[in-house]
Amino acid sequence: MADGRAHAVGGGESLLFLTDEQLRQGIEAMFFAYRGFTADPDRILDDLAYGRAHHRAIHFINRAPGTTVNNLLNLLGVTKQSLNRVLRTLISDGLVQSRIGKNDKRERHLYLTDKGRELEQILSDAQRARMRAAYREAGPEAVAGFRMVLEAMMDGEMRRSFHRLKETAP
Amino acid sequence: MADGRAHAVGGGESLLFLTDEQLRQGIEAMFFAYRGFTADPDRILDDLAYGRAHHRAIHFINRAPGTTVNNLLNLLGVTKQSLNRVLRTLISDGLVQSRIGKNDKRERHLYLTDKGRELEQILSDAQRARMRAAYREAGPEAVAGFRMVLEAMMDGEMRRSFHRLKETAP
DNA sequence: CTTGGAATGTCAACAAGGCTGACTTAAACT
DNA sequence: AGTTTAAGTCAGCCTTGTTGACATTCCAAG
Repeated sequence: MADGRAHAVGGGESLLFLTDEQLRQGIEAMFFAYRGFTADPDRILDDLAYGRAHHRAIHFINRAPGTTVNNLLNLLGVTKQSLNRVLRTLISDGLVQSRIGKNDKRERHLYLTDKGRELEQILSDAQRARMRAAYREAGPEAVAGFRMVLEAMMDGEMRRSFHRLKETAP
Repeated sequence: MADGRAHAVGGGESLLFLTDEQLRQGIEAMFFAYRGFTADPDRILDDLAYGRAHHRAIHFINRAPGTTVNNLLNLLGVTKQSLNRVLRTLISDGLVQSRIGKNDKRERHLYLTDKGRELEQILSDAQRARMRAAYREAGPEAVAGFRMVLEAMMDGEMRRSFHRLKETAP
């Protein structure tokens, strides 16, 4: 918890004394927490013969309906071949619909079907439940700090994606 | 389950309104941040024909020298067969040494060699640098909150491992 | 003491999901 | 008309997860 060994110095601005040991604990916390973060959806996906890759695709299609394949590629940070494998199964299983672009007919716009939205709901309910529990346990100020550190940890490119997503669905 | 309504947080002056949208942003932040978190070590490992699994093994062997394979298994949360493959290459490359247990000869105790410690240093330097930068940018209070939320997100089992590690190397 | 079961570690084989490279198709741009 | 771009496909590779089968070692009950 909050013994954090991060000391404010002086009245105004503060210095952070960051020993290697403290940073290492942050690293380990990140590792263990991410395991928890993915554990619940993973269990659900296992029973459906889907994997984490399917979850991520479903998540972002739901988040940005009508997104193009290229756009999704950038969000996920994988190759199109990798994404395509996943997308193909989702489309043929009737969870995702791919529509040819109106303006630019080369593009494919991706949407969840009702069935896809149903699975998305189940997965994100599970993940949100854990998130909510963690947020409640830690309290509102901790949550603000959590978000700040996470954002500072992203690469610039991802940070921009992150904000773009926030704006599209406020 | 999740109706995404407001939840009161006990003891404080403030209420935590956790809409599904806010939770979803937390989820996405976690996803993007984890990518950043692993990006630097991944680049280094690529050049050495190692992967993230090798990094994790090296990290925890460094952290808990003399740990047994079984112990490491629990920390990493993979099967012994999976770990063994990684361990075999690390041993044959001379980064890790495996000593037969004195009391129980079934056990193998694991140690980094000088060469292993050298790589560990390079990897954790890179990862700590990003962590340090993020901590600096976010500030000490944010860091305390970050740690609290991460810990609350872990499964109980991992939380215990996390604390056990903290105690062994304070 | 012996023997059977539990713990520990190893080997083999398979699957998911990353990757690269080469190529096609269709549409858009110049 | 020729080039570029978006998307998709096929083939093949690598890492890292999984099970199953098996060897070794220890320990405790008979």
